[in-house]
Amino acid sequence: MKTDAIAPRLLAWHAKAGRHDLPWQRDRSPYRVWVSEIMLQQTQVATVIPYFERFMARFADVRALADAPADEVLHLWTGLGYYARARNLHRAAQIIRDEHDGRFPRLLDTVMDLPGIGRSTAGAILAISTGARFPILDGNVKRVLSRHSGVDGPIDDNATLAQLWKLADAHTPDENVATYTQAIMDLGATLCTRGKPRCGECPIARDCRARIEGRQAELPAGKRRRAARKLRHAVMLVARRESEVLLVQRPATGIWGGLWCLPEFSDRESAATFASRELEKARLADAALPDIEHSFTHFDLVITPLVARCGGEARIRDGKTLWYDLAVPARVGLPAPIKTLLGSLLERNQS
DNA sequence: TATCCGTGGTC
DNA sequence: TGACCAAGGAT
Repeated sequence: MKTDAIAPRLLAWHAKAGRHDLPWQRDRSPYRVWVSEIMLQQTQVATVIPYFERFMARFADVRALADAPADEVLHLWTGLGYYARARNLHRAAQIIRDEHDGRFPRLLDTVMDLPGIGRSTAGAILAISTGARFPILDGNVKRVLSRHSGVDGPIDDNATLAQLWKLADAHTPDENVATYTQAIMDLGATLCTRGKPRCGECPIARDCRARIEGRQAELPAGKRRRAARKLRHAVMLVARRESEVLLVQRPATGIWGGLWCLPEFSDRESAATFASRELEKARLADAALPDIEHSFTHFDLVITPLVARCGGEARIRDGKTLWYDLAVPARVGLPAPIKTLLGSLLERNQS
């Protein structure tokens, strides 16, 4: 091993300053590591922890997940975002059950064939759970390596990524791969952060090109971003009996895919047309609800509940419908703002 | 290949 | 307070 290798220093640093108590580090079975890696995609550790605990309490192994209804998987994902991850996780569990005899595969290409798992996630799962020598290249590793080697191409550029994968592979040691993988991610998450990196505590600062040249703030080079759009949708809160509201399942693709949402219309006028055709138009005098504003990266959503009472069934064309009982809520996937709205309705009902 | 997909935290 | 970001992958 070269004398300037970073792995020994990362391993020593990790032993005293790394994170060792995360829930998915207790039992590093491929299944648990897999679920954690999916949840952690584009999502911070502190956000993931309670979701991971609830998920494991309900789905202890691959078979329990594979046998569960998709609605229940999405229910446990409610509020975590990027819901395609949950749908892919569920499908992959069924593939493992049906085609791999319920055992998580050990070959990189086989793992990468599972939906929702790319090269980096596949490498992380196998490296952390089995110790096999596979490099990873997540956001933390990209930042650490681009700074350490002074890689200054745009971070989303193919040539830059190829360069970083080569570095990631070269730095991965032959032994202690699981700990090394955890160590380089911890370094990126806790010391080599995007803003104000703590180079004084960094074990590889002495040969870090970015630090030597004072370019920590420039690396890694940012990605191009597009302008945000502003969209508005009108939704309708349809209620019947004491505490039931109408939900419609969204298409499997697109935003909030497969989740249950309030009936949505392109504008307030078409929502009113729907109300007059299908429903009694009696607006609830005491049901004035605040508009819910929800911001995404690419657009702002303003939910303006137009409240209507319904005596019997209400049908939404081309959609599955569900009467959601606030008192005994169904275990289905809900978008975060809808979950918040239904929660406030439940409180109002109880008071 | 550029765009899409969520949410909560941070400054 | 609005812009930006965080353990990527699919299309």
